[in-house]
Amino acid sequence: MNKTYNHTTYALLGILTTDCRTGYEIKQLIDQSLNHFWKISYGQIYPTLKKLVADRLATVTTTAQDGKPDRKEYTLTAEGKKALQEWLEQPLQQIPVERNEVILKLFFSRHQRTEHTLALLQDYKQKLLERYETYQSIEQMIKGSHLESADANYWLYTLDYGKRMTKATMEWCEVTKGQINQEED
Amino acid sequence: MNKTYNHTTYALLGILTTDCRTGYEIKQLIDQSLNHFWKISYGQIYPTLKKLVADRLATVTTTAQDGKPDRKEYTLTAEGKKALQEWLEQPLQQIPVERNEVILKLFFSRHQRTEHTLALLQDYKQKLLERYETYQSIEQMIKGSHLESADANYWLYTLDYGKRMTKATMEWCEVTKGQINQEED
DNA sequence: TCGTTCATGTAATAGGTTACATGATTCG
DNA sequence: CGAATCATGTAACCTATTACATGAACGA
Repeated sequence: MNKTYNHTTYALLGILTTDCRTGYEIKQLIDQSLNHFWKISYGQIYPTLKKLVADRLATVTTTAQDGKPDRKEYTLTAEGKKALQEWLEQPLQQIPVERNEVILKLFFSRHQRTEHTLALLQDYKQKLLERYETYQSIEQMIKGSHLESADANYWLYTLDYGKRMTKATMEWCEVTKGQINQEED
Repeated sequence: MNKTYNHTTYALLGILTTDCRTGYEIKQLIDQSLNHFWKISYGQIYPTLKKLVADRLATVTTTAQDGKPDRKEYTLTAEGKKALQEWLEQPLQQIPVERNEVILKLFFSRHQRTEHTLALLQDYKQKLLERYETYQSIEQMIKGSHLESADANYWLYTLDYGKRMTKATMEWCEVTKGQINQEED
């Protein structure tokens, strides 16, 4: 009998268990704390929040504010919490394919000058390094100031995932550059 | 003045440099050789091939076959090759966010029984292991029989990427399970 | 006979981004 | 004085999946 929803809906249900209450706050949390494995745009957030209310998974409280638009605070209902629970309990059906533009380019790089391919990999590695450093500073922030938060450990696990993926990809870039150089001889 | 296209279009341009000529063959190549970093459905392939011809990036040759539908072979034009080249030369604008459902669930797993979270990670690790073994057998096949192909080295680099990502993720699963177990005490 | 392979394609739907509109406040 | 932050939302568009339709040949 229970409807199933898309990932975006479950992401919002999950975020509403933290102290984010409005569409704006949700967007901020995602951009700051989930950006290494999730993203979402306002064009999805606001319609999805409306739908949560229509399906009784959440309730809204509208507060008038002068100057600003009404502030709409969303709160999970028991039904909403249950829907989240059920989704959390379901194992992954299948590992989704992550589309990777760099790998796609590399796949066709026989038709490319070697130096261009090397530059592609070098540039990718550089961007990954910046990302890695961002993760490390976020980690320090959480470890420093957020230890009181009940979510903190889980946040750190996901951050660790981001760091490991980034690091493994950088290593692959380096190894592959080496192999391409050898080929050239 | 040059149009830009979406990734799917460039993927098709790239594949047309191999000896895949029809929509059907393209789909097969993707499912067999690019499935660790790319996928595509017929619903995209056929309309995109049409568009390639409309934009003069490719030409079609239609061969009547009795019983079967006409076989349509696509060939890149000089313009098509140029478009592919230009895309290959462009560095990545920004690392895209890969949405990962398991990580999303873990992020909210404070609201979940510990054993369920452990089961989620265990199940994920198991699926990753199967994938890893698939990659290894593909690698053996390429190393054994496809060494004559000029593309083979590049295929192996992308496979190596898939293997490294899979392995790093399995390691992360194991480490995280250990940390969650420690927390429980 | 039934499932798979070959081989094309479309229509409906879902999922997601971007650009736009509005408008006050606060900080440099 | 201009940019950023707070705060909402919609419409147009792009991207992608799924289900469907057609139909012959071939092997188990």
